[in-house]
Amino acid sequence: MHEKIATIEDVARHAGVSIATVSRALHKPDVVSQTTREKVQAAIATTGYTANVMARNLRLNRSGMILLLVPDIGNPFFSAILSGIEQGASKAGYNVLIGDTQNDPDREATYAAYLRSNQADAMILLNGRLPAPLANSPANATPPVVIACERIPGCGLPTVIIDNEQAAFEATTHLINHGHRKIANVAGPGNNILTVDRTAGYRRALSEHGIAIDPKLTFVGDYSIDAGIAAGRSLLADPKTRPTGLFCASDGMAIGVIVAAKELGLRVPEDVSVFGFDDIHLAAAYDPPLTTVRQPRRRLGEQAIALLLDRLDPKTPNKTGKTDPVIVPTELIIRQSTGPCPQG
Amino acid sequence: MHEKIATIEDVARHAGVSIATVSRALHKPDVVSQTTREKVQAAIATTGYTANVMARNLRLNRSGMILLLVPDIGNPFFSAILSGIEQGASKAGYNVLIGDTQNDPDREATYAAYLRSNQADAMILLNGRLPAPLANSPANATPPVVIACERIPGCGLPTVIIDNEQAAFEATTHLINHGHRKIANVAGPGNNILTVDRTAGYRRALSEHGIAIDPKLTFVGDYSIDAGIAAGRSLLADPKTRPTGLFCASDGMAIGVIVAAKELGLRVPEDVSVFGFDDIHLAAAYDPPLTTVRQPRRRLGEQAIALLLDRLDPKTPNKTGKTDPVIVPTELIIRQSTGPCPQG
DNA sequence: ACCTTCTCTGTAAACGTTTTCATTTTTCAT
DNA sequence: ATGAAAAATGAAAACGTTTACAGAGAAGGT
Repeated sequence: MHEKIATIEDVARHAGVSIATVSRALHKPDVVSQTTREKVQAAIATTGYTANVMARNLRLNRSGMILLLVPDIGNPFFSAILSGIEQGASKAGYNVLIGDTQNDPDREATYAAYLRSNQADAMILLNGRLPAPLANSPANATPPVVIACERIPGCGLPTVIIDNEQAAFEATTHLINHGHRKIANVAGPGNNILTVDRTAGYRRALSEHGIAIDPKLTFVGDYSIDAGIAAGRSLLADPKTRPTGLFCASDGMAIGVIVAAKELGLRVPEDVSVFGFDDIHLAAAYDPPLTTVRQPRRRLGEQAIALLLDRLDPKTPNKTGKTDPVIVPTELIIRQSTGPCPQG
Repeated sequence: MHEKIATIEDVARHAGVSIATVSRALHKPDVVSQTTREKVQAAIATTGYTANVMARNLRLNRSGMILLLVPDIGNPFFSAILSGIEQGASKAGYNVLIGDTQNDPDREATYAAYLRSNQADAMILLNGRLPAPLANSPANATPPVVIACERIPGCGLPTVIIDNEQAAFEATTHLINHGHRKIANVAGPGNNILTVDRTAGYRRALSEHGIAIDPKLTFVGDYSIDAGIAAGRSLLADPKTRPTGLFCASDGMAIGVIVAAKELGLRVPEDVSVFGFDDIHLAAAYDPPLTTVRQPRRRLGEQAIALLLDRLDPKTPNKTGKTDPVIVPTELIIRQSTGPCPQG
């Protein structure tokens, strides 16, 4: 028994005009006369008309949706990015549809099909992998897709990232400048492009200062606190081989390392220095406050949506030309989890 | 120069049948003969056809979208809830459209209009306020909306919440049972229903143990770390009036309180006990690990979407009958930020 | 052989818009 | 007053589906 919803035809009848006129009164008001415009307004008011977006979109062959593919929407890391995207999209009259892929290629493919089936006008990828249907598409076709966070080498799509290599380089260099020589790398999963880039930066810093790379000082984690705890226990247990500084690929792992260090009776930063990555919300309130690399996550989202809207805008048809990735700057946030290398 | 996308008509032509048959082959395969079904399948394969969801939805008068109204999608608190909702919705063939209202009534109203304009089939409200168009709707009409997290008294809509009063009662009682008598309430914003309920539970615990309520021991914050720091500085500075236990309405504020306590040279829990609320991801890794009330956030989302899907399911037309709110259970997580009341 | 029933398929209407094109009305210079 | 140009409007097609209805064969019982 749903109350019947008013259509454009009802409005037309009330106003005593044709539906074409109603449509025009709404979308090109300047082309319809003052008086009829008012009649239409009145009719809309009395009928409580709201345009059926579905019909409108069918006619216009658009959806007004931007599909956001995220590996895990439950991960708070993405919420700030999401927020930046949502705001920009909403300002431009787009809605954001979230696709939680859970790293499942099937789900990625399903969502990517939304582009073809007109359920979405464009897509933003946060998950570091090209969905199968996209990867197979002809090379010259450039779908309205932008990549954020995790670059996809060689895909030629617009991308916005931070310079992971450089950030890792700077963080590691900071430790070196404070006298540390035995510096561990608490890394992310090995197949991850972030890991590749950050580890490269870590190594470059060591190399440039003539420090040999000790493979035993690398721990492969998964960004989680638990991984950090495991890393700390494994790397810090033996006083003989113990590093004095640890560069961690996430604040979560850095916190885990600190937990493990405290377990072992080590003080941070007096005995070991711990460098994080991300600058999560709680980093400043941790004990000790975390030295870390700030990722401007909201900014990342804003840039991604800006890039996409630019590609979507018919007025700027620079759809060709592989653009260089947009790099949003990171910042070293020096707090109290790092300090000078202890003597001896 | 977008490659033309195949429509159902192309498929029909390739298969040498009518479009009606193609449609039937897809949606009621049993009513079409074996041979033609295979022809259609083949035609779909060669054309690469994907149904235009927009057209389909227009015809069926549905959108397949569930609108999720969130006050701030950038707040990680919501990400786990969101994840639960997304999963349930996706399993039932719905998509989730997020509406970040930023607590702006205009934006709320705009999004709520999506229901009328067929852009969304249903809505989940996490923002504790009924959008204006809904509030004004006739009482008998029950739109497909469910409330989660923050109940809206008297709105009669299906709701899923935790029992904030009881949880606060239990937390406060825990402090009392450990000998604390001067217990502060670090509360949320005053107009918030969560604050009302939690403060009620806090007061009931004190009353039931014959402890007078000291208005000076209440601090009104906004759930943030900074508010917690301010609360700690204000409540803990004076040794004469200092409470020995603090019940905080969020883990963020609890952490802030601990930061302030450490500033003042106080030890947690030896000098002051701090009770949090939420059990955020980092609570266990904080120093000291946070005693807190665990909110099953993902569960909250799952229940909300389940409730909604039930209302949406035509097979269960129990749309009438104001149901009682679904209460998902909380759990006291006792860690090390609370302890016995210090002597003296 | 014929009627009935059943299975399968096609025709066409409908969903609610936007927009092209043609037509009507108005304006305004002559 | 007349005609031309300009402004405003309406009729109808189109967007890509689903589905009610009807029609065509095929099967089967008499």
